[in-house]
Amino acid sequence: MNAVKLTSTLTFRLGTLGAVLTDRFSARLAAHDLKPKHVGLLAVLDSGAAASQLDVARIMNVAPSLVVSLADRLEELGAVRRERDPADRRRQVLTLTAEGRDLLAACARAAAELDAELLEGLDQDGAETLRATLGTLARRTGLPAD
Amino acid sequence: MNAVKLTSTLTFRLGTLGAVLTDRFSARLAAHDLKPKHVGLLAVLDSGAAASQLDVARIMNVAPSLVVSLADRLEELGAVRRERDPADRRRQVLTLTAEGRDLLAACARAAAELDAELLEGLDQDGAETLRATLGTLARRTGLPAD
DNA sequence: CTTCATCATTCAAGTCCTGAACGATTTGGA
DNA sequence: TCCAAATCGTTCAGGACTTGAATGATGAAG
Repeated sequence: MNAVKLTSTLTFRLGTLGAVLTDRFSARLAAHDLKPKHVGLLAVLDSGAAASQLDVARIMNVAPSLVVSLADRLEELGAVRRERDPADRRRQVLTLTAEGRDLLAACARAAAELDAELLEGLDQDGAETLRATLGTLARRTGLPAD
Repeated sequence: MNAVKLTSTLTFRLGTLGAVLTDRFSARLAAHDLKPKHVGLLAVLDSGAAASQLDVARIMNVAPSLVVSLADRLEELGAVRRERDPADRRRQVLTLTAEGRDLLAACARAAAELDAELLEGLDQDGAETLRATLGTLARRTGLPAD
């Protein structure tokens, strides 16, 4: 019958693991009063893939209205600048400020520390393979991956 | 400076990928009127690791009160049986029924289908390595992994 | 047998997110 | 040129999900 064990499916494992890691990341971010999605938004801007808030919403897979509140908070922190696009005054163009770049770097460092903690004891080779494979999957899933 | 790119950290990648996959799984489960956590509970029972609701709560990393409502729903579906432990009448012992096992199997199959979709085009070897590595990480994280 | 801990349950509250409604702006025809 | 429809951002009410505190039942220790 080819019985499948739920816990060994990628769907389930990535889901549960992802939830735990997101929680940990969230805890680290508490110091900055940020949520993972705020940092995700910074990363989208840093990648240069986005311009308008709607672009960001599509890339992040969230409702446009959520981007509004995320951007509100980040603007308040001075991490992003919000300007009307002169060519189309309906669009709000978000750009990363120097502070925003620093903030993103700090958060990326925090994530890297969590990575190290997670991978402790794992062989270096396996870690690199994992990173690469996940990158491929992220791309195939339409997620920002580099 | 060793600048770290956020999107290439496992923390971020596993987090975002996990969220997407959980959404997809959730969509599949809608047919059964179940959420991923319901299925997670079934899996915990199937593993034989748990007995009381509190055990389940600890394993799943959720509040005991949440287990109550999850179990309510599953009992209503006839997927689990709920009995007071004769040796300690405070404890509610959850056990999988035959229907519960079938339901879990169906959900595991759905997850496996999503896996196939996700891995389409990926080399078989990489997929198996990925599965194994994630299993290791799950174990190191205190998550149910076989 | 009294006191304290443990387990399940209920319930109110908090967080996070979405979708509908609105105003401002742009676009594509009549 | 002018108007109808589409697009973008924003606000806001509501829904889904989860937790923590309060309660009652049961058990354990002295």
